[in-house]
Amino acid sequence: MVTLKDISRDLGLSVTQVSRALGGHADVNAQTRKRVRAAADRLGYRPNAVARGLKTGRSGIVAMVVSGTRTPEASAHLLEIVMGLSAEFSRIGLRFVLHVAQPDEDTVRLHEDLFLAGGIDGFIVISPQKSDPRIAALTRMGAAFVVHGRDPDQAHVHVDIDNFEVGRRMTDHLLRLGHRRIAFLTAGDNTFFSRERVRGLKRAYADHGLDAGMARVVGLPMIAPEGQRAASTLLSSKQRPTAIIAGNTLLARGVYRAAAMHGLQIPCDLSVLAHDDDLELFATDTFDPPIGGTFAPLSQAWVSVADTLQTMIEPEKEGLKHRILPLGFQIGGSAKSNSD
Amino acid sequence: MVTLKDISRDLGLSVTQVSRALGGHADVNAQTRKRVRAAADRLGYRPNAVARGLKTGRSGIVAMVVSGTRTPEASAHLLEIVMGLSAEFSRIGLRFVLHVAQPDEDTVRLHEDLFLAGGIDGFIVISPQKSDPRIAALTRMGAAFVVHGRDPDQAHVHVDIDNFEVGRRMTDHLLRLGHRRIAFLTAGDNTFFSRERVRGLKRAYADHGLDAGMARVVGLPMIAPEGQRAASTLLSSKQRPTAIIAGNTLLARGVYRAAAMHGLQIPCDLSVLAHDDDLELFATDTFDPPIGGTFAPLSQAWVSVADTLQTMIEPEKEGLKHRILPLGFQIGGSAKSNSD
DNA sequence: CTGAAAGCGCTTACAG
DNA sequence: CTGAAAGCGCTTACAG
Repeated sequence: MVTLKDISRDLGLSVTQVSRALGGHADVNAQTRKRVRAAADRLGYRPNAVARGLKTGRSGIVAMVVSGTRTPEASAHLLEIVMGLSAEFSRIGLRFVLHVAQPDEDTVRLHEDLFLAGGIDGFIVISPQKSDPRIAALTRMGAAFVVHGRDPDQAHVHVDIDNFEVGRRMTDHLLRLGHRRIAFLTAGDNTFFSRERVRGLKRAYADHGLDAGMARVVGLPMIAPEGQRAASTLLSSKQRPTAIIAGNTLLARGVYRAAAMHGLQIPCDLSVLAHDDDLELFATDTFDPPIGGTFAPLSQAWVSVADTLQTMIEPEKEGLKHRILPLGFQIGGSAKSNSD
Repeated sequence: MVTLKDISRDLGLSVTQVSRALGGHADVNAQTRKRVRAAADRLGYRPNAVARGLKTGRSGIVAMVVSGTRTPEASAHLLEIVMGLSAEFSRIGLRFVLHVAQPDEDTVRLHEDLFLAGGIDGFIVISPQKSDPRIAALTRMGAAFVVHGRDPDQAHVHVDIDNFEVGRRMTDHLLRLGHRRIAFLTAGDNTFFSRERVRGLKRAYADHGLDAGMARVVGLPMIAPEGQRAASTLLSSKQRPTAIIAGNTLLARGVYRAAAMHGLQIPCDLSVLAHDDDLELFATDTFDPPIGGTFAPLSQAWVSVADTLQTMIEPEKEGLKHRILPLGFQIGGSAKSNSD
C-alpha cells in the first residue's frame, strides 16, 4: 500500500506538502504540485479513505437500508430506484451502498448501528410511513438524511412532488370530460402521498360543485396483479366506474388487463389515467392506447435527493436544495369524454 | 460522541485498560471489566469502526458489486440472494453492503475503487463469466473474496455445487424412465455451470450407451418468459422432446405454462425436471404436479460463502471451508416413464 | 510556499 | 493486572 509518506520520501518533500498538493490546495507551488501528482501516479497512490475518514469525520459513503420485498415487481422497482440513486451519488463523488434487511429485521436498529459505528455520512429514506420510526431515530442521532416523500408528523429534509396536485389534476381532467363515477387506486392510508392524492381528488370534486362521495378510493399494494384484481372487481360492480385513476403505471397495467378481460375498450368504454414516475422497467411505451396522467420522473427526484444530501454533508459545497419537484401532465389517449 | 478516553476519564483508568476490558481480553481484572462494561453502557459508548479500521486494517464490511438487471424476475432473484447473504454475514458479525452499478458501468473499476480506498474487507462475486475480469482484478489486488460458482480459467476460492452431477443425474433419471429426446434449457455457453451440466448430460447418455445427439440443448436467460418461449418452440417442433430439463424453477414455470398452452399434461404427455435452488420467491409448492429434479438450497451456499470469507478475513477464527455442497434429488410428480 | 507537530479513536507490543 | 507510548494514514492549524 502506497501512502503519503512513501511519496514524500520519494520526492524529499514533507507529507504536509504532498497532502496539500494532492488536495489541490492553492498554497502550493505549481511545479511542486505537478511533481507530486506525477509521483503519486507513478507509485500508484490511492488515498486511504479510512484514515481520511478518521481525520475529517467523513467517509464519502451514504447508505440506504431497505427491507427485502416480496414480489418480483416490487424488487424490480426497488432496484431501479437504487440504480438511479447510485448513479446520482457517483456523479457527485459520493458512494451509495445498500443494506438489505430481512423482512423481520429491525431496520431502525440497523440505521443506528450503521450510523453510530461511523463511516456513513448520511442516509436516504424512501417510502416513509406515518410517524416513521427510522426518521425519528435518524433525527435523534443527529444524522444527515434526506427523505423521498414526507412524513407530516415530523420535521425533516425531504424531496417530494405535490401529491395533492397529482390527485387534483387527474380528477379535474376526468370531471371536465364528464366523468362522475371515478375510481382511484392508490396505496394504503398510512402513506402521506396517498392521503394527499385523495385530498386532491376531493378538492377537484368540490371545485366542480360535486359530491366526492361518487368517487371510489381503493387502497392496495401498488403492483400490477393487485391493480388487475381491484379493477376487475370494480368493473364487475353494478355501478361500475367510467374512469379509473391508477396511482402508478404498474397499477395501470393491471387496469388495462382487467379492461381487456371484461371486453372493455380504453378509452371508449373506460377512461384510465395514471401517475407516471417514468421508470424504465415499467415503460409506458407499450401501453395501447398511450396512458395519460400526471408525470414526474423519479430520476429528477434522485438528482435532487443526492444534491440535497451532499449539501448537508459538505456544507462548503453549497448546492441546490430543491424540495418540491415540478409536475407534468400527459394527455395520452386513454381518457375520453363521457356522457353517462 | 463517547470515546474510550471519556470512559477512562470517568473511571480513572487508562485508555489501554478500557480498550482491553471491552475487547474481552483475559488479562483484565474481572472487577475492572465489569466496571468498564457498566460505564460504557451508562455513557452510551459505541466503538468507532473507522478508528478501529485504521488501526487493524479491518472494517467488518464486505461488499458485492452487481449490475442492475433488466427484468422483474432477475431483480427479485438478485434481491433474494442479497437477503440471504446479508443474513449470514450479520449472523457472523460482518456487515454486507451492495453496490448496484449502472448496466453500462465498469464493475471491474468499481471493485478496484472500493477495495483500494480501504474500508472493505472482502468481496463476494456471483455468476462468474468465462475468464471473469472481476476475479482477475480482485486477485491482482490481493483482495479477499469468495466466488459463488466457478471460473475454470482462474484459481480462486469458491463455493459451488457439482453441476456436472446436476446434469448427469437428471438426465440419467429420464433415460431410465425410457426418455430419449430430452431438451435441456440452461444458460449460455459462457457460464461454467452450464457447460458442466451439459457435460453431465452427455455423460449420462454415454453411460446408457446412447448418442447424446438425441438431446437438444437450448441456451437462454433463465427466467420464466424465456422458458415458456423456448418450450413452446420445442413442443411445436416435429420431433418434439418427451422430456424437458429446466436449469432452474423459473424456467420450469415457463415450461409448465407452455405445456398447458399446448394442451399437454405433465407428466403424461411431457416429463419435466428442474434444478431447484429452493428460493422462496419462486417457491415450487405451487407447481402442479410437484416438480422433480436435483435440489440444492442456495441458503446453504450463503452459509458456506460467508464462513469462508470470514476465515479469509479473520484467519484467527478458523472456520469451515466447504467448497462443494451436497446435492439432493426430489422425485416429485413431474416425470413419468416413456415408451415412445 | 514549505515543514514540524498535533490529533482523529483505536489497538497492541512493551515494561513494570 | 495495569499504564505510557507508539502508530495506523491522513488533514490542518501554526510558525516560519
